[in-house]
Amino acid sequence: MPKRDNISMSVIRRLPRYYRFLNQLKKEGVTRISSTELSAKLGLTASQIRQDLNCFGGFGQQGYGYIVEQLAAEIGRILGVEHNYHTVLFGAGNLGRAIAAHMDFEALGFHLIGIFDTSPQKIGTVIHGTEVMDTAIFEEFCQKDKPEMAVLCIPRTAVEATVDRLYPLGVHNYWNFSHYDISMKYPDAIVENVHLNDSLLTLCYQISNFKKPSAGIPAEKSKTE
Amino acid sequence: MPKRDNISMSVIRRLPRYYRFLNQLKKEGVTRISSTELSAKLGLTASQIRQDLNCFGGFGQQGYGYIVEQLAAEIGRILGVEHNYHTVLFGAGNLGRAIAAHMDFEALGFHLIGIFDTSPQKIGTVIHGTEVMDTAIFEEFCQKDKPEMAVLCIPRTAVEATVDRLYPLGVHNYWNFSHYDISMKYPDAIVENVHLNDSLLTLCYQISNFKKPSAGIPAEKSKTE
DNA sequence: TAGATTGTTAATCGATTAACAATC
DNA sequence: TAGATTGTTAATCGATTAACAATC
Repeated sequence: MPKRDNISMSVIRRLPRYYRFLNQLKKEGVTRISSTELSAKLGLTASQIRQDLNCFGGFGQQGYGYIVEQLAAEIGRILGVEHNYHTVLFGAGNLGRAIAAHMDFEALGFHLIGIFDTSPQKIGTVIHGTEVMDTAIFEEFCQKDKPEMAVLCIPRTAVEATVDRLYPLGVHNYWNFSHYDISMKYPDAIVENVHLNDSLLTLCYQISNFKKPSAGIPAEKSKTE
Repeated sequence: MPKRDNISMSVIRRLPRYYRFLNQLKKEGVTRISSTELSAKLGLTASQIRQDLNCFGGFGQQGYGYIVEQLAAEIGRILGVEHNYHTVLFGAGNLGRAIAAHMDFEALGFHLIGIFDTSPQKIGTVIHGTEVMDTAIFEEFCQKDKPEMAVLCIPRTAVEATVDRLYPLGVHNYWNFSHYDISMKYPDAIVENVHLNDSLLTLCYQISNFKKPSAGIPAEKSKTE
């Protein structure tokens, strides 16, 4: 059934929103929804929603609509939320600590198994139940537990050296909060960037030019419709 | 000269990247650059860069290219980095504290003048030089210093009530870290969303489906090229 | 069956790329 | 002047929307 092959990023970036909304509806006890009802709630066209969903299969029923619980489960499976990819976080500064404490990694397909930093003051502390370890022992750590993804909350200048070390150890997936462009040197790495500065500057532009934004980026994004 | 009128979000979201890169080049002492050189460094086409810049005016010189310092200054002006919009931050939790401490608001067109929270333990503390005040005194605070933008690091459930309060006080611009959709109720508000959950789920999809991302969101966002 | 709503194809719209004349 | 590179128009490509036949 899954026809997923050349799904465009535009479609992929809408999936988390669908997933979130459907889970919300499920929680509210809604069992059934049509693409038209969904479109009103999301501010998209019904056509686009049906088009998007049909990239992955026919989840609806003609004349009836979609079963909320079933559709949520399907999208969850498409996103891969059940994988619990073993994850490490580099950089226990303000941002790293906030991300470690704030994100519900478990619900989003990941499992945070370790935090790494170079600062002696931070090593040994515990953030939201996860220990901060010395970056120096990372190779050793990898032997007992193979991480697959790394959250990078380190300064721009430290990213290249860090990725040079992690990539050969099998960590090929990155959630990157710096502005260093990992894909340039490692084109096969899967990288999702969160560029907070760019997001803020985009807002500045919009304010300065009295312009309404339109749907955008994840970490990043806006709405007009 | 400025022809800016119906600039698409695709173009706007690339401006911060141009700005960052040009400032980097300036720091490295590069005085002159062609669209072709820029395109190689950014992983875009030269055509797109010229097309983008010409939305705002002709900043280059035929046969020569662009003067780095001048172009950086022009883009800075377009983005509005000199405005220093008075900004308040709501929510001094993990994320709010990290954002307050981590972001260089001054360099990005904003000036953080106050942090607000409801928790007595947080009120009175100082984060990165800015005082945490009781949300209850916000109206009073507005009288002495009119904030124009609010960073929202509060829970989803608290956003509607907060915006209902801020909007009538003249705060119409939001940098929103929650998943509450402000634009639905306030279509005239300028909102830039940072959806960390969506960003992480997008990464999960990409890992699960062995797919490379492509340019995205700022907060948004990812890169392939 | 009649009504509703999907899945899917076709039409439109917008964004990116290519080409080239203008000009430094 | 010759060479280079922009600004800009035209061509291509992709994403969104509209329409409708299939079908529950």
